[in-house]
Amino acid sequence: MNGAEYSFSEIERKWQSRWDEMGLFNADDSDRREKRYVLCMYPYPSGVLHMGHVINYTIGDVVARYSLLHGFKVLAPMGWDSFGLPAENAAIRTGVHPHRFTEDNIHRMAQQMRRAGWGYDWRREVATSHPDYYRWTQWLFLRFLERDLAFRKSAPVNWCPSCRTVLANEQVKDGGCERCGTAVEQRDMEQWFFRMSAYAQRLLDNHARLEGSWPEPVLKLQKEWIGRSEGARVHFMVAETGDHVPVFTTRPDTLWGVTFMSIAPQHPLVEKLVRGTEHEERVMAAVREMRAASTSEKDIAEREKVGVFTGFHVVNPVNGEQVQLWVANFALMTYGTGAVMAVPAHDQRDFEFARKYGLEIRPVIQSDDGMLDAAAMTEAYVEPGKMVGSGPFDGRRNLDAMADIIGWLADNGLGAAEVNYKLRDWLISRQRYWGAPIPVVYCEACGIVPVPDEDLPVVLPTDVEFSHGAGNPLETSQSFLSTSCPRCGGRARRETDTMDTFVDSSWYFLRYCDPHDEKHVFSSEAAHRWMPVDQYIGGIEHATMHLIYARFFTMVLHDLGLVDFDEPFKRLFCQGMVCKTAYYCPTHKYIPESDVAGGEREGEAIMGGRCKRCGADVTSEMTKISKSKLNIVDPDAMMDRFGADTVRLYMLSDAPPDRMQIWSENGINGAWRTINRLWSLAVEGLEKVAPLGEEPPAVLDEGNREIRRRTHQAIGRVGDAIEGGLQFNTAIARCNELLGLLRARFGEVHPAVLRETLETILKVLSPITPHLCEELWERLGHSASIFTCGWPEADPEVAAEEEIEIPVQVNGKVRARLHVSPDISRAELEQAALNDERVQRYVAGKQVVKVIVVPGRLVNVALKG
RNA sequence: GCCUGGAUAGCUCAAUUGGUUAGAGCACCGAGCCGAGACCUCGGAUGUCGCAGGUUCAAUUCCUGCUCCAGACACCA
Repeated sequence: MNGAEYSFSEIERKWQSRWDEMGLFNADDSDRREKRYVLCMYPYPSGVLHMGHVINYTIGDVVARYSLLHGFKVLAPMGWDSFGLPAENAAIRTGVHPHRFTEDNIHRMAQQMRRAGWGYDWRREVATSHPDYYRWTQWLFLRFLERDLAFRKSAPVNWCPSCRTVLANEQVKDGGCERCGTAVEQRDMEQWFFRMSAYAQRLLDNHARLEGSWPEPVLKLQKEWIGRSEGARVHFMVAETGDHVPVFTTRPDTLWGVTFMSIAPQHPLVEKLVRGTEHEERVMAAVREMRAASTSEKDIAEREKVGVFTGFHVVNPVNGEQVQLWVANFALMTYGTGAVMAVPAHDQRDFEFARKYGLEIRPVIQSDDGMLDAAAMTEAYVEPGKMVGSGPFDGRRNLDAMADIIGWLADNGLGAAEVNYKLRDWLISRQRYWGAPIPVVYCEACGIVPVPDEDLPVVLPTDVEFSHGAGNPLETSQSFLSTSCPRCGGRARRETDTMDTFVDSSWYFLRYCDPHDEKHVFSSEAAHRWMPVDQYIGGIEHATMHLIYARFFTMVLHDLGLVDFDEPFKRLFCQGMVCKTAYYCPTHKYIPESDVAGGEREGEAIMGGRCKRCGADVTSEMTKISKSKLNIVDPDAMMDRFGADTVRLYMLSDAPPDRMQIWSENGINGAWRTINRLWSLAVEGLEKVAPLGEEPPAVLDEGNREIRRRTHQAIGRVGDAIEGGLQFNTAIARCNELLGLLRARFGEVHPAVLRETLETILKVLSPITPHLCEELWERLGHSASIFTCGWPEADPEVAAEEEIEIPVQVNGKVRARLHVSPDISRAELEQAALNDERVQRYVAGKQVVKVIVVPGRLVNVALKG
């Protein structure tokens, strides 16, 4: 059977415009059916679709179409995270204004998206860089400000002296600016923050409601990020001056083992203490060096512990002892109180520090295996044990005593129970042009004054200069900078900081519900109608950024009375990375596969090849598709060659979608063949198929009964595969099996059975390969779109097996097979097995000890001897 | 270092609550088609279910230990 090749380009275009015309993906507010909100994380409009988008948005489209087939009204919107650095960098490089650069990219990417067959309600498209969007971002900022959830404070930040802007931690590479390479400095600057730390406990508590619906690793990452820890605040005091130095500790049981104290280089007390003393020069020099070091997480982790003795001492409140006060680079001003009691015997950090600087190590928790000897210890002892040298608590088990110790501290006015979180307040200030301006002005008389709601949006000015190293372009706009105070009318200066783009993306899913509202950020009715998102789909890299910010925003909006829920995303799915073999030559670094000569193909990789340019041995690795590894695959080129349906099918057919996907030439070819096999079988079937509406007859031969049986089984199994965790690969495998059976039985298939089977395959496959299935559906005589015709119903009677084979084991070895009805009783099955002559041959003359009967499965006869 | 996944055919993955002969796609081999090749169609072979113990009539599946791989976190007191 060799039909004409499937000509995807016309057919895909045809159906894309057909779906547009019929408004298949238009989400209707007045629709009374039950809703499904299917959302994919919107992209930054880079102008080029990459494979990560392809898998993400294909999964979303399949879920949306599957929901349509199940009769839901579906909201599947798309938009643009269109503020951000790349547009501004392009402006500096090429002189093209960020607005134009962004609009061009949006246009180009939207074209690519349509072409992939992803269905969206484009009437609801939003772009965060449009004034009618960022107006409401600013409006929300003002609500945060009113509630004291937005505030200014001084904070240490990464500062690039060449670009004259702050950088996010992820924009710092190896201690330098990712753009110009200049060494990044740490500076204290006044910045805007959102008070996210106030929501730490709630963010944590709500996890209980997300369990089971969110990937477990995401919840775990968030939990670690929030980092709740329980302990006590303990009041230390500087011996020489009487200054109070509270500390936070999770180990009050080790208070009697404190031998020194570490304090953060940024701690204000340091300067206060040493000023004008003999220690000032020495201490402040060391402090300046510590402060100048990079604040990037990675650098901090790898940095050696260093410190300097301040010359001062603190009094340990539990025993009145005086211990040395040290400035240490690992003490963080942003956690706890900025000061740490040091217990080298029972904390690894303190242990290393004490060994380096020759400070005392004093064990106060004894292991059950014997006494700890401070001089012989090679690492801190952190296991539980018995308290010693600990005043009133001597002899107690440390873990059991913990609560009593905290109670004792409180009773004696030495401290109190305290809970701390790692989660910080969210720094939202950026000294950048291409972001939503923070809507406040600085008045010479009134100070910080919010821009009134009716004056929003604060629009980005156009009279700005973009040049490298000039800092924030907004500061070059006189029209923007100088304004009048809304309160007193006097001279005022506008805030030139813009908001982190994560602010924009913390509420975009709400704007989709009511995208054109000019009076409100969104109407409560619209939010109530569509929210929360039923299925959210995106990369796991957003686990602790976007997904925490969006949850925080939703909670605040709930508290403001704008929405009646406080979790935005009911179910979350994180797709896997798309990977491909990359090749590495010692002289030329990463090289494209086309530059690998010789070698042998082993699986996906060419092993033992040489570099075409220099002849050196080439190594290979399987890694995420990226420009820098020269292993990219261009989705557009693939769609040119194979069409959207083939690319979609391939992306979903190989591995479960939350795992790594491997891109290979063979794989995409295989998907293309599958598409063509289905096409040619269906086209051939058109000549034979029963007329529209004809049901299979009641009486059929065994061959046709089996086809029907497998068809009706496939409906359930495909549905289960998709509902039970978006296992598209197994759904596709079920379809392949059915297709294989139909092909093998094509000669004797009854025309009505053929119609039923073909239509079923098309239906269940249509979310994955929509164009192909629509076309064949139409050719089978249907006038309505396949997506409006409902999911097929499986008839349990047709799907039921008529006869099953039961193996009979004698002492664990299969000796016979019985063909029986699936609903045979246990006793009947046992009798049938024992009566079987082949079984009797083995049983003859021996004693039957036990007969294990598993209905529907097997019979095992255990013999003695 | 810690946590979470994973280890099944040459490759990527499946396999109801433990139960028959462990299945798909790709790759491979053979045949058909063809002037030949490619495409296509049909057919075929292939498994110490990571290792070692344990529980059981029965373990790829459950339990324990170990090995290897991947990813995330990593001075938070």
